Amino acid sequence: MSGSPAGTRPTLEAVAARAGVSRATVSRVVNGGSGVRPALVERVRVAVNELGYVPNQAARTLVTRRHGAVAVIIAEPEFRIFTDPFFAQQIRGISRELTVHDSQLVLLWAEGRDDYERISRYLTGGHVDGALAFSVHNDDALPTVILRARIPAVFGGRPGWPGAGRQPSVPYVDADNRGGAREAVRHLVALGRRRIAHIAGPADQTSATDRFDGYRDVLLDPDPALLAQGDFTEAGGAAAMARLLEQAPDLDAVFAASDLMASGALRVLRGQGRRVPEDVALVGFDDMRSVAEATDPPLTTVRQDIEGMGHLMVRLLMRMVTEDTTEPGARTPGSVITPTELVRRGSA
Amino acid sequence: MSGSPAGTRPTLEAVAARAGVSRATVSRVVNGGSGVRPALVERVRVAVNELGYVPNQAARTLVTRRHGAVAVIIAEPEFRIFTDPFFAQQIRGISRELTVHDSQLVLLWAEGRDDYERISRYLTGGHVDGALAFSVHNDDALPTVILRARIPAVFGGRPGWPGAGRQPSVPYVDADNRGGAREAVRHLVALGRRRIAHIAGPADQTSATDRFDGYRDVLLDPDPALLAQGDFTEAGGAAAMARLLEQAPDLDAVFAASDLMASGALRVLRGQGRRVPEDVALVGFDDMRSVAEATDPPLTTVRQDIEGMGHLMVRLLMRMVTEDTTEPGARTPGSVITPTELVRRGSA
DNA sequence: CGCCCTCCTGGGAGCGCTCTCGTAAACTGG
DNA sequence: CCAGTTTACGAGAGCGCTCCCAGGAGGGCG
Repeated sequence: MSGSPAGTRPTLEAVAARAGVSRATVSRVVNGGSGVRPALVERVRVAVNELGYVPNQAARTLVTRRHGAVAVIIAEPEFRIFTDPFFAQQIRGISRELTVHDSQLVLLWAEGRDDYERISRYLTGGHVDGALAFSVHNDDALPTVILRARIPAVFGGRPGWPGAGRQPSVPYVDADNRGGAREAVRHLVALGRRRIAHIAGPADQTSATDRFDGYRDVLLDPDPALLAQGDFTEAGGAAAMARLLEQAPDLDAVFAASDLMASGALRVLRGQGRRVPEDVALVGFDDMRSVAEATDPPLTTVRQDIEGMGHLMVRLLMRMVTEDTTEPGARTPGSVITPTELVRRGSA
Repeated sequence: MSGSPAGTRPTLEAVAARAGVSRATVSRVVNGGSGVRPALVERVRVAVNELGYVPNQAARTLVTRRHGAVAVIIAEPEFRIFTDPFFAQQIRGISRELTVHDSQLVLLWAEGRDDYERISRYLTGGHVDGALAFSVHNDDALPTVILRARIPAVFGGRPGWPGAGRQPSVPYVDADNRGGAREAVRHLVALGRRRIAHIAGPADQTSATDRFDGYRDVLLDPDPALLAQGDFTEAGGAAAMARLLEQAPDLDAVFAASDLMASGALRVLRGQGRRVPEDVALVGFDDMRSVAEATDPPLTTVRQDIEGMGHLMVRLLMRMVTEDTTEPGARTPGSVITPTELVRRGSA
């Protein structure tokens, strides 16, 4: 860690001189050391350590055209998403998997349309090997922006597209929202419930509509009085529940599209003297621990492997990067739907 | 945006050829255009647009030794911090200010000692111009790791140091925890309260100890029965409050070192039939909106400009970067303490 | 009208690395 | 023991950019 004059970092050249070999050999050793005599490898290693040599990433990138970095784009008109445990967990999964691939996470935070311009430039400028993005609302321009940058990209959650039709095929990783919802509703049916209501999420988010679709897969043609819409928040869930109780006082079960909404619903149900699960069985979605386990009774809900989804996003992206899917004629890898799992607790 | 052969990005050379000038001139135009005849500037601009030229950051970095990127290091044994609105806000402030400085945010997430090794290598490897870090616990090795990397760095929150003594001077940005606490307690005194208890945060976090110090600044030699320690969580605050009520049933005010703890305390107070603020006045710290405004009564608390602190961290760092404080003899800029403000709501 | 000074512009070196290619050395087998 | 392989290593080009320096054009002044 010493030996280098203060201020200047040692270069390959310096290491080569010290080890009495050529630059090329040092480079080979530093990058895996295959095809170099063990004795030489050792000599180079020693020199590297003595000088405290660390490769200059910029020089490397210049010739390899690989950056060892991936952009994670947070489009976030609502600041909320960042404090959402769901999102944090996904980022953590991404971060962990990137470490495995020796890549860094460059966080791009978009707060408005102007930022999209900036981000587009950044992506095009060749700073990163690829991009990971989260699509929130259907009318969000982000997917388009990223696609235009012609850089490998993977989405978290199935992106919706502004305008109908022309849905470009972009790889994404999503939980099996629809299947999970089906399982949740089937569970309620198996419990003997007949009047199963649904508190849906915002209609412009695919996760919400997919869950709604799963509900309808099982219940086919549900009574409109059994439907209410929330906004994925606790308060929204409470309001929706209140509406439902008016529209359909005879309901005996509720499937809420998120745990947060379920907890709001639970609050209202108890407020109106309905026992859970005796009078009304309740199922949430997400298995957001801090919520689902904290309620009384704890929430039966649909678990998704959030961190695993983060891992998958990175693996998918890395495959695209190494296969260079920006080449004309290259086909992008398919998307991945991760399984969900019904977690039975006390509420249903 | 067209005109370049698919796959290859146009280089400076290509733009120069197109505009009929030299590489050097194009470079000058791209970097501000001073010292170039307006007519030429225009010609180059046109060529840049026609070719869709974007500078190659790696090549640039190689010669300028500037990366246009800053590492943000999250040391986080407890995952919690990421979901903490406090932290999210600070990151947002950082992100915004970095945009102003045309720099990117590289997120480094450390989950354990092994990661420190990785991070140390990364920082030393010359990938970023500087580092922003958050010190959480006093026994955290992160400050040491960063300091050893000899890279400009600014801390969020006054870092504590493992072991006593030898406190290296490292610039940080922190709220005036002590002053804010003083103000909070003085407010309670002004209200005529005489038995003012304190729920402190963890003793190994400077933000907690500083607030405690502020409390003692005003109350000088407080009755030990008026002191309890929490862990900055709601549950911890509740537990501490319960203890306080046993130790000192005659207390007439509580200053909690965080809003979350205050809300826990509030719950216990009401549970035991104490009216807030009539019987017991309560003041929190942080002005974490989602908590302080949601309680009943809303919390009187000490506000800190969290996002502003993020901005300041970046500005401080950028100054260090441009002045190259790693040069021997350079003095690091001083730290900044941002003011706090008492926000009066219903609880005191 | 010539000289000097200023202002622009281009040539060229060089940042630190990878990678191709050529050659020397080591090995194989008949 | 030598021709033919295989393997190990070094020389050198070049990635795309910035920046120093030299030189040319033009303007001001004696």
